[in-house]
Amino acid sequence: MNEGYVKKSGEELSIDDFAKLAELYKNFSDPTRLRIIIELASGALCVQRIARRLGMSQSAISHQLRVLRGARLVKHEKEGKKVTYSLDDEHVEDILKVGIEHVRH
Amino acid sequence: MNEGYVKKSGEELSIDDFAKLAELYKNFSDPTRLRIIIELASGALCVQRIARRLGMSQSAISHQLRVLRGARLVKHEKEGKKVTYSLDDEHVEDILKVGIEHVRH
DNA sequence: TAAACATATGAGCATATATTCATATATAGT
DNA sequence: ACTATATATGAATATATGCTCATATGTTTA
Repeated sequence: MNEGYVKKSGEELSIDDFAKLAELYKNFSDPTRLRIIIELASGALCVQRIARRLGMSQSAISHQLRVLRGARLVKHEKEGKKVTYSLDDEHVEDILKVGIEHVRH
Repeated sequence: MNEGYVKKSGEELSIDDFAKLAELYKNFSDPTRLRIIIELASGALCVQRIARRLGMSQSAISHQLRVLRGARLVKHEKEGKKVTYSLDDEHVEDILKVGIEHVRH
């Protein structure tokens, strides 16, 4: 049995760390946000384009992008009347990779 | 920019896959469940022991273990009146590792 | 058998979440 | 200036979630 990789790799996690960690995973715990992230993994997209690809309302997507923005998982850039979103965290894809492998068995 | 690791590594994810993936991450989106998992990463524990370590009620822990059981992330074994829980998924620690690194910067 | 201990679970409640709808703001084109 | 387009956001609502409390079930010990 593992002797605890958490302690091995540094200090213990504080209660606050657990809250932050949970907060991080919460971003991936909704299908819509996941789909947005996966779309952005292939390249930057503007809001309506994401909405169209996902077959969802502009508002719903905008609300979720706000969440992802708050978590600093995506960044945005204004280009005229459009706002282009892209991934803004090197770890995002690493985190997803393991999960996707898991789902695929 | 990445050309899409999702497509690279196999077929596309279906809507159902996204639901499953979200469901997987949901398990890690709560501090209590995260703490339980981290505790179990160091070895098997019975319910009350987890409860005492986390300073939470037996009921609260039992409810969360039920969730983790449903997700097949933990397994349980009855030993007399105690029930011992342990991790039951090779991917669990891999998923957590990336997240923990992220939280630690 | 009775009492103590360990766990599981249903009901209830407070809070969080995801979406829709309406609307505000800003930019571009006519 | 007017209209169309793109995005953001507050309010409302329906649903999900996490915990407590009470209690049921099962096991060990006196």
